[in-house]
Amino acid sequence: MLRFHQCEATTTPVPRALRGYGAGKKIDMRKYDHRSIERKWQREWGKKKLYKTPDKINGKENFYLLTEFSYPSGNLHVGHWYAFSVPDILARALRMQGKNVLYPTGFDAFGLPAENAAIKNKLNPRVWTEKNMAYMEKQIKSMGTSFDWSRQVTTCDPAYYKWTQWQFLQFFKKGLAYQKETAVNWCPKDKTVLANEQVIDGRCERCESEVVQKQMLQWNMRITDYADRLIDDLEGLDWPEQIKESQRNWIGRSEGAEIDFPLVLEADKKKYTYVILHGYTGHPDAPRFLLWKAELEKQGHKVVIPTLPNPDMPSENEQVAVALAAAEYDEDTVLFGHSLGCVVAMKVVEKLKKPIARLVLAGGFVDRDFKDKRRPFDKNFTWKFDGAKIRKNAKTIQILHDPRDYAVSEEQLTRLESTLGVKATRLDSEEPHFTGEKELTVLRWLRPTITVFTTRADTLFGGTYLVLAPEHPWVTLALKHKTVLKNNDDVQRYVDQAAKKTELERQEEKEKTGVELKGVKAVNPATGKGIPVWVADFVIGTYGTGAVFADAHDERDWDFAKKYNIPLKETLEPLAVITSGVDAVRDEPLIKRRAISAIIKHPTEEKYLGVTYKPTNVRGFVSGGIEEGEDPIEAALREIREETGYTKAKLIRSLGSALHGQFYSIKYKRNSHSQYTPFLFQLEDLTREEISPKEKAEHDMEWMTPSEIDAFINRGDLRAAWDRLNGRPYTGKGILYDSGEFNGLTSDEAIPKVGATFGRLVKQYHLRDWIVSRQRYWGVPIPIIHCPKCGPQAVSDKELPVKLPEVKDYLPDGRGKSPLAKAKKWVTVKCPKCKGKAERETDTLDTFVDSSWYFLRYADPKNSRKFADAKKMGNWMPVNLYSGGAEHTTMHVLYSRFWHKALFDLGLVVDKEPYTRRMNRSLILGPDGQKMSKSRGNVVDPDKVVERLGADTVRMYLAFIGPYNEVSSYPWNPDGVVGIRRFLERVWRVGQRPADIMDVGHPYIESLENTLHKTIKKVGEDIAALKFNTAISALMIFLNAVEKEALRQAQGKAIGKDQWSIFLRLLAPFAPHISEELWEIAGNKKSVHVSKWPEYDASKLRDETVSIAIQINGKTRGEVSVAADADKVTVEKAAREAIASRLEGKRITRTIVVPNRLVNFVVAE
RNA sequence: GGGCAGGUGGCGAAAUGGCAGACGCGCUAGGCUUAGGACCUAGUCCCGCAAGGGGUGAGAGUUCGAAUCUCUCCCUGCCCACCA
Repeated sequence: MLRFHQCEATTTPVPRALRGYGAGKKIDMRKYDHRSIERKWQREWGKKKLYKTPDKINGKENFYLLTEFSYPSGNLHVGHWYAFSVPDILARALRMQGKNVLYPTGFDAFGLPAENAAIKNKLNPRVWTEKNMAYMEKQIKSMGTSFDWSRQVTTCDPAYYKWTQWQFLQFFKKGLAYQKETAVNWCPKDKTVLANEQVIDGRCERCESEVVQKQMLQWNMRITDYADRLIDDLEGLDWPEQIKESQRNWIGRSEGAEIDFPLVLEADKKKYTYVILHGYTGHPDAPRFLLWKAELEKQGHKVVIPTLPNPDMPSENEQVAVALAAAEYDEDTVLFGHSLGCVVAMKVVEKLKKPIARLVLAGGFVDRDFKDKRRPFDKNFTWKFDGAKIRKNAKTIQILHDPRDYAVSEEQLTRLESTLGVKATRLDSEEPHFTGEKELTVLRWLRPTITVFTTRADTLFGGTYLVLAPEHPWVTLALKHKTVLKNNDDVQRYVDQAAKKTELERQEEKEKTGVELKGVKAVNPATGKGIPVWVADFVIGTYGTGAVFADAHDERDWDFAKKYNIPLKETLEPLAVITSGVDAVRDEPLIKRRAISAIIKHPTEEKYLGVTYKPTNVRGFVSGGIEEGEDPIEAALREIREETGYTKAKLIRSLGSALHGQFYSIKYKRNSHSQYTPFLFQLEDLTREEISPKEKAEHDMEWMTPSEIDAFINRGDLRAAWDRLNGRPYTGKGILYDSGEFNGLTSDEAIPKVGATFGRLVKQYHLRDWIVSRQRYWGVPIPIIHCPKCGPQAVSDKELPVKLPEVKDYLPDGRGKSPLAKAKKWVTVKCPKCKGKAERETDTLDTFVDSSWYFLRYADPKNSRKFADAKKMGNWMPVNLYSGGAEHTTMHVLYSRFWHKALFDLGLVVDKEPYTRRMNRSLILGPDGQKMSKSRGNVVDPDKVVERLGADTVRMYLAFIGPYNEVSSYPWNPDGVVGIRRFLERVWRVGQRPADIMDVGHPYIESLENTLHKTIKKVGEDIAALKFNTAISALMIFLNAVEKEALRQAQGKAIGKDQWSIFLRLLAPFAPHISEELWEIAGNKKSVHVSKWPEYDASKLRDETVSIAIQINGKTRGEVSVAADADKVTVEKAAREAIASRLEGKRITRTIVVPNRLVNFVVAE
């Protein structure tokens, strides 16, 4: 409180609230003693279990109102009040309106802060968490919310996380959860994994050493498989468009094309013999082999695919013999193995006398303890490979691995890698194990081919160079070879440099850098021309394919090319389609017209002539049509003369290819497609002749500096001419030229066509798979057992939950594993499959997993046989309204939607989407308008305010502060909250005089009816629309009217008994305690909260007279009172009389009468 | 650089094509009162004594009429960011 004084004193005087209701002063409790009232009713409601929500009530509709549950940080802040007490208004109102409302809460109780506190204070995080939960539960209850606490859900409760684990295992069994090498933040000093929030400016928050990225095997959820559905299913949801848009952007689907650019190596132009070895049950005629064969032969290579003997029990030794006999095997041979063919291929290479050019292995493995147990193996085969010999006999070795491969596990791959001493290239193929019939991924690696991703395939013909990310696998491969690149050392240096840079440095660098790969050319598949290949770190390895083609219609590519003198080729003529304004394109055929556009330079100054075409407000340069028989230059000179009068214009140069504009021509009254030829002229002198009056009326012109021109031009086609003059690229859409058969198409037409012709149309997502592994103690243990033989195995259902083990301390183990690894006894288990020695997974799950399904548990919180009974979920799901913080729009909401869809696919839930309606809540700022934070000293402690002013006041103030369904941020105003307190005190005062409350029949009680029924209507509608602020203002207006009447009648008897009863019921959702007390004082036995919501009487809404605004030419010039719903003639007459003096001598050309609102006289001057 | 949201009194805001600033805070004056920071009454967008005129970030447009719809620009906040 003291801190308030300090920060407020500088700007405003001491707030009145601090004087009136602030620290140190007593509130007159005789008036309205919120403390005893609130204590009394909270106890009473608890005793009567008023808010226990049955699964179903006959004749009542269920409504599920969900708010995000809280993290037990230890203390409630104003944000919690805002999140829970304001939606409580809706919950209470809906109940009174006859709905069975589920309004639950719980705790998202796992997470990092508990673990940090545990390390600091050397106590079990559970102890810390449970203490916090107990305290916060008490605090939440002090809000007077109608939460059904019997349904409370706590994520760190084993009875809850048993089902988190169970669901995870269902996804694991379906292949939705998988392990993958992923980079994590690693502190080399503390030897621990850091959360993003523990990394501050690239350094560890504890020891400040520089954080590095470390590859670790982590559990991932395949959320990207759901990307399309997560976008497409947004369609049917009743969510604000803005939230949907955020989710779409987060997923970031871009539709584009993958295009292959074959590489031509100067060092390597010869033709090869490819020997392809198929796998078990494979055959040379399998579609993929035929496809690969055809493609390779097309490129001039020889292809041999021997039929390997493939009986039920394949004899690897026989297969090796057949393979060896099938070809020459010399330095021109590329040997390719697929699946079991890899094993054969390795044996073949082992036995060779001469080295071959390349060995490529796809889906390979090295021992018979192979994941696919159905596979029989020849007992006589030696599962030993001489890695050194193989390396010697193959100049290059490539291992291609598909991370989704269900047959070849990561463990198998690791062994293969170590046997051959070669790191695998991980390719996301279209089907696991490279078995897809359309699988071209592999072929790309058989021949060096760079695949690029582009959303602008329309510029492919202008693709004059290729840029690869420094981490692009082909670059790595080429560097390893040393002989491929002529400037190998330069490239190596650049790549090393880029790898050292942190993300931050790469971001900060403005100037783009790169190195050309000498000795390599790529072939542009559209033009067939060889183009240079560069490596540059502005291309990101993890997005798209890590490679792009560059052209003249991209700013970045343009800048890069200018810097390094790489040739560019423009292939788009700019096109501007006018879609708004008077000259917007209309829905009728476009008439083509040839025209010119002339930029005119001043004879002596560095100025250009800006021209405004007044009828459409188009600002640009002199422009006009080319007439029959005219050539463009003649036309330009004529237009200059006609529009500007200048006669001494000299052509400096033409400004390149045509520009296009599509718009509606006001002059010719038709849709026009103008094709402008742009020119630059300079005046020799300012000699001018007379301009026709018509031209003069239509055009304004002015000499302007280049920067003024920049700001002046307001149309794309004319701006393109200006940009060309200034040597800037055109990056918009256009019309193709020099693009073969696609010439004349617009960009939008060409993008899919060019993409499909030279590549494949694909979708790319910005969204990455969801990494759920955490190297932390305080989380859900991942219920997996790692067996060295069988790989990762699910813990059996009856072993669930896998409870968190007790450990001595909660510090990381120093090897990158979570503290769970310290519980040695707990870690060591038997493999559920082979019963051999195995180890438990020691990572825990991301807490976003816990919160991905908690709302399902509320429907059936105590179930020990299922995560929730289907029928009980059916009572409530999908959630009718989910209110939460805007910061969860993307992460939590998206993750839980994904989780729900995954459950749906398993038949475990019946809805495709969990939340029918989602709304984001605003932020409550400190009194200084800044985010509340301890360091700023502007934290408002709700407990203190509640103690002083009462829960009802705080709830109602928060509801009053602004609309709830719009995202904004509101400062907590210590003065403002007093207004609500005063309102409740006035309510209290009126309610203290039950004897004065009169019965209907008295004239001024009657006169109040109209206001009352308007209030019923407005409060009901505003609550439904979540506009609690205006609902409260309606209640205030009503109370003001009551008091005004009381004063006027000078008796204090201003409200009827029934009216008071209605008012209390309207107030009840907002201020549940005081209305309950007054309700009791008024003689009611049952709780106001189970009473029926009042209905308004439409006949009482009518006003007898209405005040009508009188306008002249749309400006308010008076008002007149007329009978409600009076006819137009009467109203007009009354209005005319009322402002007769002002209308005198004026001619009324038109009169608009809007019933019950206004009369507008349109007057001629 | 991109996406989204927004810009109305001294402050939170209301009005979503029809009387701009409802309601609340603050402020001013008066009353009540021993006194008051409680309470009550009146006032409170700007210029002007008034009559009147102007006013919703700036400019333009559509309309009888625009805070509200359209366009251009400026500014603020949030999220993402060398995303091809």
